[in-house]
Amino acid sequence: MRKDLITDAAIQLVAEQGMRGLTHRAVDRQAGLPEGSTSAYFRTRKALIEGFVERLAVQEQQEIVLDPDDLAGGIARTIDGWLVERNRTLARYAAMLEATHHPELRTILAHSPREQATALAQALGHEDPERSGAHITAFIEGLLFYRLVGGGSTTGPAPGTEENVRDLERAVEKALRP
Amino acid sequence: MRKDLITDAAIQLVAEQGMRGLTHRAVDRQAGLPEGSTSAYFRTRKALIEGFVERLAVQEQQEIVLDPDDLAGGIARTIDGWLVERNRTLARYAAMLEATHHPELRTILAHSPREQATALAQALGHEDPERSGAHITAFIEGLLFYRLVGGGSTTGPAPGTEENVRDLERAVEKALRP
DNA sequence: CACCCTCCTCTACAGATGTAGAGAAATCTA
DNA sequence: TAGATTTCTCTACATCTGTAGAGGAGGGTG
Repeated sequence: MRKDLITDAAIQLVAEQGMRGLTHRAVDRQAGLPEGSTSAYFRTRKALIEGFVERLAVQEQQEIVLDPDDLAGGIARTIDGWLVERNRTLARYAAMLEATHHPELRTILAHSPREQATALAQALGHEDPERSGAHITAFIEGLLFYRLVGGGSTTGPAPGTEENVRDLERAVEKALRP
Repeated sequence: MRKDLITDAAIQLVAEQGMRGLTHRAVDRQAGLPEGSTSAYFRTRKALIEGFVERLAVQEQQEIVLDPDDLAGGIARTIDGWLVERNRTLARYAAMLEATHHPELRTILAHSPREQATALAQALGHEDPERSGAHITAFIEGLLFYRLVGGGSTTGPAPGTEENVRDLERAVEKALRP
């Protein structure tokens, strides 16, 4: 579908050049489509942004299946996967920042691993599951961000390697402890 | 100094509208200066970006004085401070994302709480201080980001309140545990 | 005073950008 | 097959953006 081609190109662009690189014509070029195509599908820039963020949301629908016997491992592998899909994750962070002054995006991004995290904290016997769930979520976000664009992006083990997964797993284990 | 006036306006703009809002003329307007001023001080956009990022770095120079008797409390108060200075922190995140495809910024942002975190982990008796330091840093980053733009920005206690500091402190304590 | 130098304001311009609509091409329907 | 409808391509245009330079204001120095 042409629309997906366009939104995928938009994601790529945003990851590589930031929100500023996202223009109708740049998307046309990136997607290898004739000039005007993007503009026909997304008349306004706002629509274009919402379009690519929606696509992001769709693409990340599937994930985070947790094996109760290997919680930390599963989470670590998920984080590692996000690091491997670097561009998608970068685009998502750009979108989150954008959502700050573009509230419509917040709904689309909602993402909401909150209940999942709360349930997890409860299962692990934390006293205040709601709060602990939030802390766990924050920690996982932080691990991801730190490795993606923070200090850890130049120092840590390479994404996609077993070593990285093990390192992440150790960190996640600590975060999951009651 | 006029230059600081300009870079401060730039920070404000980036926080409110994202990197895309950062144009020479918009900075002129924001700063209440005649058109052309920003362009005179920062001829290229790249220079303008580096300028405001440098200003960010200067403004955050003072930070993180740790009282050994109240480590978690000190860190929690620091994080809370960053949340209160919302715009500055938002601009810093925008800059970090920008640094992904603009490596010169990385040097300016370097920020490097790495050694500090490693030393901290060592003092707390972690087995692998380097790794633990990285994890602690990641956790703190995550807590901040989560509260600033993530799910926690709509749910958590309000920044600048004692309740928030206490909540953060509890999270930090957990992160500091060996 | 005349001179110079720095700081600032204004104007210019080529190119990019958002947005719109006219019409061609492809696809569907009967 | 003929007509209707959707999908796409092209072109247009007002506005914004990056960048440059000409020249004025003002202040200090001799």
